[in-house]
Amino acid sequence: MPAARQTRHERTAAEIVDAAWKLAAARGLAGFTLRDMAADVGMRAPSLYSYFGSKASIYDAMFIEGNRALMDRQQEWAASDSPTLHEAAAGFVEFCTENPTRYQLLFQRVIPGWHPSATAYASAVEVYDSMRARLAQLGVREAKHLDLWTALLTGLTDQQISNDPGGNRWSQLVDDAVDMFIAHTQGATS
Amino acid sequence: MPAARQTRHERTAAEIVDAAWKLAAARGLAGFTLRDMAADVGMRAPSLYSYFGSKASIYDAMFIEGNRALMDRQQEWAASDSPTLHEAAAGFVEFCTENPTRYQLLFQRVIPGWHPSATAYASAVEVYDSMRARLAQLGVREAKHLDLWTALLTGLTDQQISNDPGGNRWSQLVDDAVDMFIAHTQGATS
DNA sequence: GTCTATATTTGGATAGAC
DNA sequence: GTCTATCCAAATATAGAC
Repeated sequence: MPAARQTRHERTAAEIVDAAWKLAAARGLAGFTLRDMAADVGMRAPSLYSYFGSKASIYDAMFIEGNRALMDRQQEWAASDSPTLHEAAAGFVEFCTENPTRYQLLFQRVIPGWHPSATAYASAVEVYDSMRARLAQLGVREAKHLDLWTALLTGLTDQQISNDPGGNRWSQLVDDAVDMFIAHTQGATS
Repeated sequence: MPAARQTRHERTAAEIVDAAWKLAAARGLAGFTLRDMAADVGMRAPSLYSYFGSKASIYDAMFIEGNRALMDRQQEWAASDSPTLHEAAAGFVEFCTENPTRYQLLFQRVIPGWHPSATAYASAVEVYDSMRARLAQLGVREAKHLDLWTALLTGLTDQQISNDPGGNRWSQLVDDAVDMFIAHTQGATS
């Protein structure tokens, strides 16, 4: 099997995961079935088992893909000429709010009975470590400040998604919130 | 039927709701069944239908009870000699983190297919209006500051519940976060 | 009001032919 | 690899006796 290009099998597996994302966005992460996914890719439910061993393993694939996307996004921000805390914050909140379903999968536990497998969870740890290193470069080094930072951004994100989906009532407050954060922490971190 | 005291029927209904809370805490809001609840109160599943028309209506009862508890708590804080923003914040985060299941029921939408009924939702609106009035008394009057306030508190709560359940890694930051908030908003609100 | 028995639906997963 | 057919389990809800 050539490693360089995607095999047919891998392409089909990716199609199934795409269908899962689409259905999750429409009906919620726990609101679709194997039959639904199969129908979306023109198959019957049992055929999915040629690609995934269980429904949980499909969630795993989505979880890994979501973390991969966040890692990619972070690297885009890092490539900016002079990355700032404001950009990092706006980027994170945008990443989360542009796909609330993905946010729920990555950061909340809303699927009854499902938890990411060990290998899937490792992808989340990788992302967090990368984010921590990046924040350190931008001057946020104290553990408490990092915790306050994550609380501030996830709080804005949660409110935005829960109470104004599709709008910008809370996401528009990101710059203001970062100003507040900087004013509060600069004496201790810079 | 005497209105003053609780009837036997009402007591049994309350027992069922208590069992639901207990099971939700142990297995998640969507992780228990009518059979489980019934067993917990020494009944069989069909008997619950003498008290509630559906499982959804039991969630409704829990939702209303949770909002009732939050309203009661707010009134306790208001009775303080000189209520402060710090006390309001600490009280809210404590209320949420002392019962993560209740927080999820009241503020997130984690039960597939369930939404609070119109009458249940009204209890949530009542609580929010009360909180808004109270915050106004404490000097938080601008809409944007109120939104920032809710984001800050729910962010700390979410992080605490999701990433350090039972601990105080984020809840200990409440005072610090309120200081930050006050420093940022006092020029505009006081 | 509570029970047993059962209807009904749903959905994950498997067997085996092709 | 995909299908049809089916299993199996779970869970809400209803019927009707007591």
